[in-house]
Amino acid sequence: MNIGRPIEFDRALALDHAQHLFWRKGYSDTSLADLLAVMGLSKSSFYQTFKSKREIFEQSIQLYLAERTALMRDKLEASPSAYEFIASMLYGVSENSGAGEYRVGCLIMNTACEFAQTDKTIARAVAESINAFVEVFKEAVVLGQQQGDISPDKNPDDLARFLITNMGGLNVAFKAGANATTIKKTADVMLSALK
Amino acid sequence: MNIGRPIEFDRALALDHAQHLFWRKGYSDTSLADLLAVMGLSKSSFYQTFKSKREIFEQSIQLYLAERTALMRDKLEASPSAYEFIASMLYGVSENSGAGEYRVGCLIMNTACEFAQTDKTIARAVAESINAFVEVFKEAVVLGQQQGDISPDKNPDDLARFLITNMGGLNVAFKAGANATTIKKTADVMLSALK
DNA sequence: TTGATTTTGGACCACTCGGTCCTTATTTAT
DNA sequence: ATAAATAAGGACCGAGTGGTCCAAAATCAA
Repeated sequence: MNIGRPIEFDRALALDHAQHLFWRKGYSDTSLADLLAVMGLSKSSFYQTFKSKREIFEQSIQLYLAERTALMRDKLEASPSAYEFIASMLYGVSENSGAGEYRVGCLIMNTACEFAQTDKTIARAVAESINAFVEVFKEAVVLGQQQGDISPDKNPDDLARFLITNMGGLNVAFKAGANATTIKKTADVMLSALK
Repeated sequence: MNIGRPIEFDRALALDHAQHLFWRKGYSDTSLADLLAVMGLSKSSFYQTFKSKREIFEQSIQLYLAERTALMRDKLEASPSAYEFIASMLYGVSENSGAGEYRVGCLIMNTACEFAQTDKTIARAVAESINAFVEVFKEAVVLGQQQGDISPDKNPDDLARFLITNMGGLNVAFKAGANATTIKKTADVMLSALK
C-alpha cells in the first residue's frame, strides 16, 4: 500500500484555516475561492479531501466544539477558583480570541444565528455544542457553590444556562461594537446574579 | 403635476414585507428574486422606488428601529410596573414576534452578527439602534427603582446594558433551539440580578 | 385625440457561485 | 523501465447573483 503521489499539504492545518475563516465570515459569506486561498490547496485536492463546502463546515464546527470545551476545562482547572474561571470567561469575550480587528465572536453562536432552525443537521450540532458548554459551566457552578463563591440556593442548571446565554449576549454586543469597558461592566452585573 | 401612470403598489407595505424577509433570512441570504416575490412588484418598480438591495435593507433597519422602540414605549406605559415590563420583554423572546416557525429573533442583533464590524454604515445603524433600546431600558430601570422593584444601589446605565445584552443572548438561545420553559427559567435568573 | 409622463414587464448583462471532470505531474512497487 | 496509483492544475458547467435598459402599457392634461 501507500502507492502513488503523496499528499503535499497538512490536512489538519488546512481544516484549521478553514475553521477560522468560517468563524470570521460565516458559512454563506465564505466562498469556495476564499477557502481555497486560505487553505492553500487546489480545487481537486479540496474536493478529494473534504467532500464539499458543507462537509468541511460541519467538520469545522466539530473541531471547534472539541477545541473550545478542552480549552474551557483547561482554564477551569488552572483557575484559582471556579468563580474566577467564570468571570474570566465573561471578561474574555472582548479579547476576541486573538483574531485582530475582525470581532469573530463564537462560531457556535454565529452559526445558530445564521442557520437558525432552517437546517436540522446544523441545528443538532449547535444544540449539542451549547449543551457541552452548559455542562462545563454547570461543573464550574457546582464547584463554585462548594467553594462558597456562588449561592448554594440557586439551581446549577439554571445558572449554567444563564451563563452561556450571557456569553451569547456578550458576543453579540461585542460584534455590535461594544468596547472592553462596557463588556466588563455588563459582565459584572451578570456575575452579581451568582451571588 | 401628477402626470403619468399612477403607482400600483403600496410603498410602505412593500417595505414592510421586505423588512420581514430580511428579519427572517438576513441580508445576504435574501435574494433579489425573494424580495420581488414577497413585495409583489417588478424589478423596474423595485429599483425605481428603492435604489438597491442594500438601500432597502438600510431602510428596513431604520423602520425596525422606529417600530420597536415605539412598541417598547407603548408596552412600558401599558405595564402595571416597570419591572413587569422588563420581565415581559425577556419572556417575550420565545414568542418570536408572531413569526411562526422561523425563529426570527431580532433584526438588529441578527444584523450585528451578520455584518459585525465589516460595514461602517451598518455598524453605525446597529449601534444607534442598540443605544435606543438601552435608553428605553434605562428609563424602565429608573422607574423600577422609584417603584421599589429594582435595587436603588445599582447603576441604571449598567443595568440597561445588561438587559439588552441579555435580550441578545436570549435571542441567540432561542434561535439555537431553546424552548419556552428554558427561556423562562433563564430570564428569571436575569431578573434576579435586578433585585 | 394627441402628446407628455410615468409605471411595468421582461430581456439582457457580466459576474460569481459550488461543483465536476479530464489531463498532467509525481510518486511507489515491480 | 514500466505500470499502477494518487495528487494537482485548471478548463468547464449550469444555476443564480444584483443590476441595467428598453419597449410596451397606462394614465394624465390639453
